[in-house]
Amino acid sequence: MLRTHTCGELSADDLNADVALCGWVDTYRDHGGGLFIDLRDRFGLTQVVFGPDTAEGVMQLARKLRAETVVRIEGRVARRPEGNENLKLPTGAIEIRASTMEILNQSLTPPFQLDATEETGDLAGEDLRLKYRYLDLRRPIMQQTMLLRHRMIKLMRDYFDEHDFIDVETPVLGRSTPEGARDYLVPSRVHPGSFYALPQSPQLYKQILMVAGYDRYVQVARCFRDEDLRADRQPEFTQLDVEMSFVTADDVIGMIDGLVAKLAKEILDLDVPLPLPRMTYDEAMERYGHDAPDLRFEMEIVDVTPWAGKTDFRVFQSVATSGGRVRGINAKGASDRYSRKGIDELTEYVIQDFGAKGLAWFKVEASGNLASPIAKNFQAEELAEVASAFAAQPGDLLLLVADSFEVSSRALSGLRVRLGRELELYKPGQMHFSWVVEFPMFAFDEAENSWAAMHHPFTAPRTQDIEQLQTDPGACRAIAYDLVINGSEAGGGTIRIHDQALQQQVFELLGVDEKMAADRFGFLLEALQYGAPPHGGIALGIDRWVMLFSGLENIRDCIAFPKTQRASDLMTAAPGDVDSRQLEELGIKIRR
RNA sequence: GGGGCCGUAGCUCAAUUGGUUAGAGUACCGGACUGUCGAUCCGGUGGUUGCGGGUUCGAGUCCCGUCGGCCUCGCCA
Repeated sequence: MLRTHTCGELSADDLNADVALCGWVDTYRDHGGGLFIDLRDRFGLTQVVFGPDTAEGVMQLARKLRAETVVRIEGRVARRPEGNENLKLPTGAIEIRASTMEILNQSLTPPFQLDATEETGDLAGEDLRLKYRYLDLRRPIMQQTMLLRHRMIKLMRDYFDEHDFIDVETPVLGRSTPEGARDYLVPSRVHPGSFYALPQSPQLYKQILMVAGYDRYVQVARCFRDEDLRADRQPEFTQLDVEMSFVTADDVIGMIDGLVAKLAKEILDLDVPLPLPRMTYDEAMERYGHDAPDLRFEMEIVDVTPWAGKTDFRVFQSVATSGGRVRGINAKGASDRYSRKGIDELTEYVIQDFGAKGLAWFKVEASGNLASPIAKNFQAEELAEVASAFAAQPGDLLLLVADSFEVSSRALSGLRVRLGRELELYKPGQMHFSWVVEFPMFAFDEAENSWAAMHHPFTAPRTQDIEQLQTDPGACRAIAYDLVINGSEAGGGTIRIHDQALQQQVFELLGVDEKMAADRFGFLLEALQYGAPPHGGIALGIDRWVMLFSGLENIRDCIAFPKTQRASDLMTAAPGDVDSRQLEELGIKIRR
């Protein structure tokens, strides 16, 4: 080793030790006669002093130091003079009196300053940081996040190891499947015109492993989906993939409950009571308008459709009597927080983003009266009735959407999340874990005029719903469960179909005919006939877990080398052109 | 595919209603300084206002297009 210690470990216990440190020059402070540098490595900062005792040659070299120069320093650990300790640094009681110094490597002047932070408002733009990701990753906050990620994955692996899971790797080059997200395709050279697909998840392989008798499988698996990106969505992401044999949904959920509690304790020092709360999908949609509700705060949706149907207010009445819903939320005490202009913004929001036709609102005055431009359309007793439905108190702001169940759900859920944030209805660092269960098996795809699997086509229906597969697919509920953290889907899984006939039946319903099923999933259907055990599992979004556990607001900050919103890597400039010879070998012609 | 925000010095930002020579902090370069820790002080370099076009006597500012980044709806089993 070129060093005896890291830059984070020396303290007053090491006084007078002769040490060698290596690292990057974080900052330098040249006082003429004396010169200080903060030497940085992954482990911390240590102050190095060059003074009157320093040899002239070393002093001259030290004056050349600039940010990010890589040096090796030998010296003696000394206590800092009384009153000059730096309480902000773990190493702040001591400093290194440098005797020799070697410049291991120079650095160009960095294109942005690494000591900038989000807090001081001078942090370089994200595009620049992504282009020079190796510099960005030197910043302490980034290193802390990568370390946290490492610790979380280590805890996950240890946890599943302790519970008899075995880690099995599955292929990245696989077969394109018809359902689900767009695939990333990889052309085959040996089979011109044929393509591999990168896995959207190792779903089929892990089921096959259950058939193979591996009983409990776990993998930290890279997954790929060629869909548009979001703040919490990357085209390439990492799942903690799990599958278990001879289990019920409760067994899988219980296993993950234990993992949640362990990580919350170890990472956040939080005691999470188990079992985690559960609610059904239908309940989540009714009460929160979303299948992954943020339960850090209340603000439940109130349905006043029957009331609306009785009123003479045309907008409400027509929706209520034609199968739609009139629902709303009560933003408690928020009446003063939203001016007419503020409410206009909320209105614009639900119209633009969720296709609502408008937003009705009432401000609850001190007298208890409801003030609103539409108030004149209602009888006094009607207003009193709706106020009571929302348990309205003076100062509250009621926001109502009249629309289909779907639109009102989306709009009110969006409003709820936005208000929760704007009104600070939860504290930074507050965490809420819960399950949403019993998802519908199928969603009707209007565009395709057919049923589509809500989760994936291998999901088992609840036993009591099997008969309805034929009669009323929309009413079938799946043995499915999503883990929700702070309003984010942090994982999802199902009990799988282990019966070939039932699987065949589901494929038929999804419009996957026998020939296509045999072609794409033949191996699975065949495997199910060779003694497949009942099995089920779950996949957790590791990037999102890291994001949520570290309180970060975007997933790119949790990934060492992420892609931009247009799925580019600004550092490597991927995706890029390829040699025409490569294309020829693959039998590919580019159409421009 | 749709909606929105943004792009000015290496970096972070400012620039009145469209008005004269586009500024500040920081970084960088030079100098001073023995206890700093966002060191301080003095001086200096640094600009095709993303790119292309248009309107105008005049465009960083207005319009159109385009490229890039971010947020979002759709999409994401």
